[in-house]
Amino acid sequence: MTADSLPPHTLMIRKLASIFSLTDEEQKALLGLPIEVVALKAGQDIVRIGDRPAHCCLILEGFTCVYKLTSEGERQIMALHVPGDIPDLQSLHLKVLDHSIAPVSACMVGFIQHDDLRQLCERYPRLTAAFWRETLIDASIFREWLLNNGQRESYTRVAHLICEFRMRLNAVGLADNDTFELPVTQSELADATGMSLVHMNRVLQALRSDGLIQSNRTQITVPDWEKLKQAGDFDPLYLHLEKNPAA
Amino acid sequence: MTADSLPPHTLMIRKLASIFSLTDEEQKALLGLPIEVVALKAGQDIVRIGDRPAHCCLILEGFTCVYKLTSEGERQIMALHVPGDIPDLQSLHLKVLDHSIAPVSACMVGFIQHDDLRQLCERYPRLTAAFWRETLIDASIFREWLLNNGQRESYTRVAHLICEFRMRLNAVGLADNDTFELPVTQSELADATGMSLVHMNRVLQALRSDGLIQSNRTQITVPDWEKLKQAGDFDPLYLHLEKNPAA
DNA sequence: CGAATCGTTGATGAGATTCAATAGCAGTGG
DNA sequence: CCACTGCTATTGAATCTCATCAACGATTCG
Repeated sequence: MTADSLPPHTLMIRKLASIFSLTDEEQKALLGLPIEVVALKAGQDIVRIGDRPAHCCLILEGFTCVYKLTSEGERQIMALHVPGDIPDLQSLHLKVLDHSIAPVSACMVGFIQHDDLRQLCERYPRLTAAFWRETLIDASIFREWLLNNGQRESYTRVAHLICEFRMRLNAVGLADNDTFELPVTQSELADATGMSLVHMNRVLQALRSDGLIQSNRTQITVPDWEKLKQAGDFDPLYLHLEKNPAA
Repeated sequence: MTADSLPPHTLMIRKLASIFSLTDEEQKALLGLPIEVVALKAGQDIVRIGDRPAHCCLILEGFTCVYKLTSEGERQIMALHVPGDIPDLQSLHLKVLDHSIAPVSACMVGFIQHDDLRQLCERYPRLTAAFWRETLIDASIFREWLLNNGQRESYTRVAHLICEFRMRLNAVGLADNDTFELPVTQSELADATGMSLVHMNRVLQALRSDGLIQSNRTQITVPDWEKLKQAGDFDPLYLHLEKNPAA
């Protein structure tokens, strides 16, 4: 997907620019950000709750999840991030991390030093606004997940989640023809929706047999977008994907 | 609680200053913000999903809730805000509101124009950071609610929520001797935790009979804080209440 | 003193969890 | 190339938490 010849900043810039008009100078400044690229396997934490990181982490390839554990060891996945996202951008202003982040598939991430980001924000106040806005959209997605997990029945809930992925991957150009990679296990989907693994499996089967999705291992096809949207009670307003003219 | 002689900005400033050192000049600048004070009854929305407000709303007295409805009409309360909070600070950078806000008790709110806030932020970049940080803490609370509602059983879940209120009200000086006002109906608590009203009622009874809380109508007493904390699997890390030296 | 809202209680059933076992599909190393 | 290992997906059965329905006190307020 991400051509190797492109700089690692590409998707981040594309995403910022898609909702927030950036000047050439601002784009150039972003491209100047030093990024340390690292490859990671699923299972090893990128950062951990309680850490005080000095850098942020930009997803280049693969998916990551934000999660926490209860004292009983139950895992809740609060967010799944896709290429172009910065899952811990908040650590710029919250010293102690209140959650962990781990890859859900093998992935490439780029580390950006807080100091570099801060200097950038000082020089380009509109980039401050753009980054702030990114964290606000994250928060909006948390709210929608609260609604989804708290009030919608499991069938609708899972449909909604798939709708969200489809929209978000589309926004960064990672979904073609209503088909997209979703390298997330059923166990992870279950922990994201507050359902048991067994139940998630059965709901996915129901969605398949109703013709709302087709899926092999890591790929999902949505034959009828309107139908899935309706089944998932999905309104993309909360993703705030429309262009926002300068603040 | 809030003495009438104090300017409406008092709690907001106290809250910002408690986690973020403010210079005298910055405090003075905050005090200069024009605020339009309005009294509201429970039940009437302050702002509504889809709105494009030109101002933010500062809670002066009483509680408000952030909520959304599913297409079935089920309400999820995503957040409860207490005096000193600005529940829609995000509208500064997200034009279209993705949720509604309503008082849960009679309350006083102060409206602050976006333009005034923006000018303030331009002049005092550290205030930008402070406000940004406020929105990040909101997001952190959303994450904890996702964990709480998704993974903890109802008894623990409710205990956790009460712990959170106790800490947050303490932080703005609205809890004395482990007793505090909680003008929130059981129906609202149920919608905040994704439980049914009937079940919420029974869990509260269980908490009372276990001696973890005492409550008459709108007031809650926590006789043994450590015990409640343990029952609620509560770790205040996510509230980010410790002081953050300048960014 | 109605009217409305909130809190409480009992009975019943559905949705979801848990336990347990099996099947499928990598990747690894001999 | 194949046995071995580990992870993911699938299935069935038993159980339980929690929601729903319906009714009845209790409290507040105009």
